[in-house]
Amino acid sequence: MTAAETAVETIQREMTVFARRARASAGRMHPELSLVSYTLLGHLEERGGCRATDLAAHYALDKSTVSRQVAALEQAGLVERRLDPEDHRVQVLHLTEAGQEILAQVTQSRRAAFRERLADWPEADLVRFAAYLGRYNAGTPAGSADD
Amino acid sequence: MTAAETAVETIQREMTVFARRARASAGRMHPELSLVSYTLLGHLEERGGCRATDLAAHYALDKSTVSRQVAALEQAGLVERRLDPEDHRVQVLHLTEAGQEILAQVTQSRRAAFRERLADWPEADLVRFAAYLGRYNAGTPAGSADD
DNA sequence: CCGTTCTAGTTGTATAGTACAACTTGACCG
DNA sequence: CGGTCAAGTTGTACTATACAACTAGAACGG
Repeated sequence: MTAAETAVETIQREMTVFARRARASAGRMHPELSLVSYTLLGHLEERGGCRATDLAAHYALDKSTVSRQVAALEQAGLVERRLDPEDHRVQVLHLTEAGQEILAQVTQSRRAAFRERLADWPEADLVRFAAYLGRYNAGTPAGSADD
Repeated sequence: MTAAETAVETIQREMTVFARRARASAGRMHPELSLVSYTLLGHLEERGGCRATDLAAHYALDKSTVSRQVAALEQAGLVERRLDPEDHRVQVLHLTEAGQEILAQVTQSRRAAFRERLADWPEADLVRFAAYLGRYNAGTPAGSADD
């Protein structure tokens, strides 16, 4: 086996390990906001309002899944829905103030955790690792073999 | 923000993206074997037989979860349990022939998917990326901030 | 040697996240 | 208009998971 093949297998194995653990630990870290909710809130923050359908398409989730997630987030007071005056089928989703706060807080705690874990990495390695991850995910058309 | 801090944030974001997608796509790739089952089977293959408790500890899963997973795998004829003659509380788990076959087949298809996705990466990058992932996961004492 | 305590595993119950299918409401097009 | 398309919701089902209560077997200490 070539070095490249060995490397591919390692990547596969390590990504699998990582994937298996991710959600559970995210939940443990901040029980108030699941990984999905966090992601959706983050998206809303970035875009400053978007439709449920966009979220579904962007994250390769079923619209019913998004619908329920959004319902829960609204229930929790983290997002609000505004009826699009142009098209009454559409609800434009916005973060509430509480949503922004929680998002910031969770982002903060996640960032701290990552920082701690990566604390003893040389900067050059961090930069390269970040680039690799970006390249890896970019090669993934939201729904293929991304485990 | 320093370059290192930026890199840490990118790593965090990309890992999150990856984590969110992983399970679903694994399921799509080979519906016959979930990510968890695959991992457990792989472990069994590596060790050539181990106890359910070891699996639970190693993967930070509840013993009840492992118990049900194993039950399903046994039902499917992929593993078999042998009562430890030394200690009748213990069931030593072994892959069956069918289990080995399916495991090999899924490993094959997963490997192919990864290979394809990483096809245009230079070998040096693959090797470094693999090393980074290994280091990252190794820094994770099975239950901390590994998302 | 027997009772207490520990360990392995199972089972009951609950929850989250997810998908698919059926439906409702509103828009758009000819 | 009327048919078709798009956005969301709701019903239903399944998987992975955890926690708690339980059973069965082992081990240790008086």
